Parts: sequence; C-alpha cells; structure tokens
Amino acid sequence: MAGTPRKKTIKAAPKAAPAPRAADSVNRVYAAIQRMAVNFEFRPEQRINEVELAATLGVSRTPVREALNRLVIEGLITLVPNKGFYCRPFDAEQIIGLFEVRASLERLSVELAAERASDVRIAELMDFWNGVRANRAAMDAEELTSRDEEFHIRIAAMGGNPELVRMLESINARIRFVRRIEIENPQRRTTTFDEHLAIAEALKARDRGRAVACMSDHIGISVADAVSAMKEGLARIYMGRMAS
Amino acid sequence: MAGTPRKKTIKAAPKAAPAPRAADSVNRVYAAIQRMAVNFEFRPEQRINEVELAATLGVSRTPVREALNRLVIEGLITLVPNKGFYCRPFDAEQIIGLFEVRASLERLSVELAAERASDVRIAELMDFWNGVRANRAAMDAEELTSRDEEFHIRIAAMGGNPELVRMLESINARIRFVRRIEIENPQRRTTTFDEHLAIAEALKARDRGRAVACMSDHIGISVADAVSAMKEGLARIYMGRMAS
DNA sequence: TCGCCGCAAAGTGTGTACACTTCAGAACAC
DNA sequence: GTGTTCTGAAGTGTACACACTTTGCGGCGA
Repeated sequence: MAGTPRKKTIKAAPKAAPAPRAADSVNRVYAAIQRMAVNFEFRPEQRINEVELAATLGVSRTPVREALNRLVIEGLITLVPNKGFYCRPFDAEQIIGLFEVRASLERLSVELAAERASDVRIAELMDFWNGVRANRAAMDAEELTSRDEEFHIRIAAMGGNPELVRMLESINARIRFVRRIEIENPQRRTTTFDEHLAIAEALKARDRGRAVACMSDHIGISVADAVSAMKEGLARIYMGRMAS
Repeated sequence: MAGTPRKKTIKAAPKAAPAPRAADSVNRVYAAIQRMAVNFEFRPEQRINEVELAATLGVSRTPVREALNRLVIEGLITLVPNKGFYCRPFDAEQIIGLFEVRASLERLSVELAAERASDVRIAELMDFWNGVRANRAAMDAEELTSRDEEFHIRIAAMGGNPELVRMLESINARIRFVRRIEIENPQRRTTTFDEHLAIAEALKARDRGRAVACMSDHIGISVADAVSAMKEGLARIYMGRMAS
C-alpha cells in the first residue's frame, strides 16, 4: 500500500472516465422515485423493474434498492419477497384512513400552535396565505396544492413538535394525488381560501376551541370531496391525463 | 395448483453447500437491528459500523444497508452522508413530542373504537386485559410493556384503520425504551391496570366522551412520568444495566 | 511547544457478479 | 384438445470489488 499515489493522477487521467465519481445518489434517487410514486407515475400494483429504473436514473441497482426500501417504510411502495417492489395499490379505504389520521394530527397541530406560536409567526402565516390568495389566478393545481400543504405544515411547525411535522409530511405525500384533484375544483378552491383564513384568524385570537373547530370543518369537507376525487384519480391513472 | 411437484432434485442436491442460498435476509436483519435500536443497544449518536454489524449478523453489508435505510425513515437511525449510519440521539424533547403525537392518535383510536368496534371485540379486549392482570405477578417489565402496547394496538385495530395501527406501532417502537422503565415503577403499574380497565369499560358502554377522557388521563400520566423515566434511561445506557 | 502537512488505515458509497426464484411458453403425453 | 412437465429467459437477493472520503497520527518547520 505504500507508494500508492492515491488520488491525484487518478483524478486527472480518466478524462473521459467511464463511471467517474460517486455522489450521494441515494438521496437523489430516493427523491425521484418518491415523486414518481406520489404522482402514481407507476400504475397501482405495477411491479417496479429495478434494472430499468436504475438505467432511467443513471445509477446501479444498489442505490435504487436502498431508496425503494425507504419508500416501503413510508408506505409508498410495497415489497413482495422474491417478487420485487410494487407500486402501492390505489386503495380507497386506505386513503380515507389517512385522511382520518391526518384530521387528528391537524387538530393537535392547531391546538399546539394556538398555545405556543409567537404572534410574529402567526402574522407571517396570514401574510403568507394572503399572498397566495392574491396570486391564485396565476397558480395551477399543482402549485396550489403545494401552497396548501405549506400552510398546514407551517401551523404544525409553529407548535414546536418536529415529529408532528414529519408525520404530516409523510401523510401528505400519500394523499397528495387525491388532494390535487380536489383542488382543481374551483368551488372547493374558493372555500379552501376562506377556511384557511378562518383558521389563521382563530389562531391570531388564540382561540383554541375555534381553531380546532375551523380545522375540523376544513378537513371534514376534504374527506367528503375525496371520494369523488378518487374516482377521477383512477380515471387519470388508467385512462390518461385528459379530463376536468 | 393440483399436483405441484415443482422443484425436486434441486433442493436435495446441495447437501454441504458452503454459503449456498439466499433467503430474505433483509427482513431478519431489519428486525434484529430494529430491536437493537429500540433498546438503545447502540449508544445514542454512536456510529454504526456496517462491516462489523454485517459480520455479527452473518450477512454481507448489502442487506444491512437496506435495513438501515428503512430504519432511517422510521426515525430509529440517522444517516450522515459520507460518514455513515448513527444511532438516533437520546433527545428528551423529541420523546416528549412523540408522546404528544401518540396522545392525539390514541384519542382517535378510542373514538373510532367506540363507534365501530363489535361487542365481541370489546369483550375480548376486556378478557385479554383481565388475563394480563391476573398474571401480572409472573411478568417482568419487558413482557408487561409488550402487553400494554398490545392493549392499545387492539383498540386501534378495532377502529378499522390500519394506517392508525401502523403509526402507533412506529411511535411505540421509538418510546418503548422509556415506557418500559415507566412500567417498572410498581405504583405506575397498578394505575395502568386500573386505567386500562376504565378505558375498556367506557368502550363497552359506547361512551365515546368518557373513553376519550380516560385515555387522555392515562397518556397524560405517562407523559408526566416519562421525564423521570428518561433520566433513568440515560443512566442505564451510559452506566450499565444495574438499577431499580 | 505548537501548528501544519501529508500519509495511510478505516470505512462508506456504488457498481458488478452470480446464484436462485419465478414465470411463461414449448414440448409432450393422454 | 387439454393438462402436465420441462426449459430457458427475466429479474430479484446477496456477496463482493473497488474508488473515494474521512480521520487519526507522526513528522516537519517555525
């Protein structure tokens, strides 16, 4: 091992290196596959071909498998031993179940925020949402879904419980597909703006009970609409993107 | 699947195979490392040596890394790029945060159970807990913690929301270390028995409000005791297993 | 004595090899 | 024609190889 001119010449020589360097592929790959799974770019229950996916992403199977293993725990991918990784099923009951859990956590979220958030953070929240509201005409459903999630996550973050934030983010990823379709509905979109403002007002007033009530109403309506959104979602997955 | 003499000669041949076959190591390894992490058999913030761990478990690094990646998402392990996997820190605020989230989900749990559980399931729950109570003298803290968790998980399962069950199980794994210490306290142990029975009674009476109240009291006391349990936990991790 | 440089061991990150499983379809018996 | 057995291709599961990063340590200069 002595006189090994370790890195130096090595780096310089392979100008047209075949497989040059290693970075943190896993995180890139993880993010990429996560996005695909969230958006159901894999069909439900479809087997995910590792070699193909690895080729698409320009890496070997190793980081792909590590990323897939993470996504299994996240509930975005399932694993059947000796068969492979599969896209999660499109399971209406499961989605309803996630909405149910989410409602519970969002309740905790506003309770904690009402108790612990600083006035400044609450003011920022209102500014943020008023800004979104002002720009709403320029936003498509994707962007608006993102802002909607951000609104909720901000409230969770104000409660000072990072685990709560993590779990909500995880749930959001799994129901985003449905929520985006919900938000496409113009009427639903309008009520969302009002409901968010009502929640923010209640927080500003430190009215914990009202905040919880507003949040419950808000999420409750979501669940009601989710069913029709899921139908539409199924159509898009299996029939392509033309619709609305 | 009538006559399935599929494989035949293949299995018989490799009698003294050296390291012949592959099984689903990942799941075994995952369970093993999970158990270690749950019990803080790794010291907090300790780097986990992959080669060493792989050797201990009798497999190569590949399944170990896949398992570790899962545990990162579960929150039992952290990953620092180019440095390696580390045991999660022993973070009191985080543990309190997990108790907070758990309280919220347990509330949902009894609400759903009060609405949806069959009388039979509720009766089974009471039988189960009375059985545990009768045998309590024979159980150590580990076993009792396990039964305690099972009691709560049964209630969650009765609500018919598998996602709720999953999340509670995940949280339980992360706070089990503290809860086991809590349960060692004889006084705490006694109150737990009573509180669980009170919850079960409320469910039997379909009294949703009372069930929620009982559950809140139960978990609330847990949180209060958790702080002293955490102190004791730190001592055990760093000073060995003598105590109590 | 103190700080800096450089080296080498240790260990991670990823690509690759290979055994084993599954599955589909051909060949074949009835 | 129908069911069964075999066979080979496709693809997963795991071990292994190897480059790169990090880090501790010893020597060197001031």
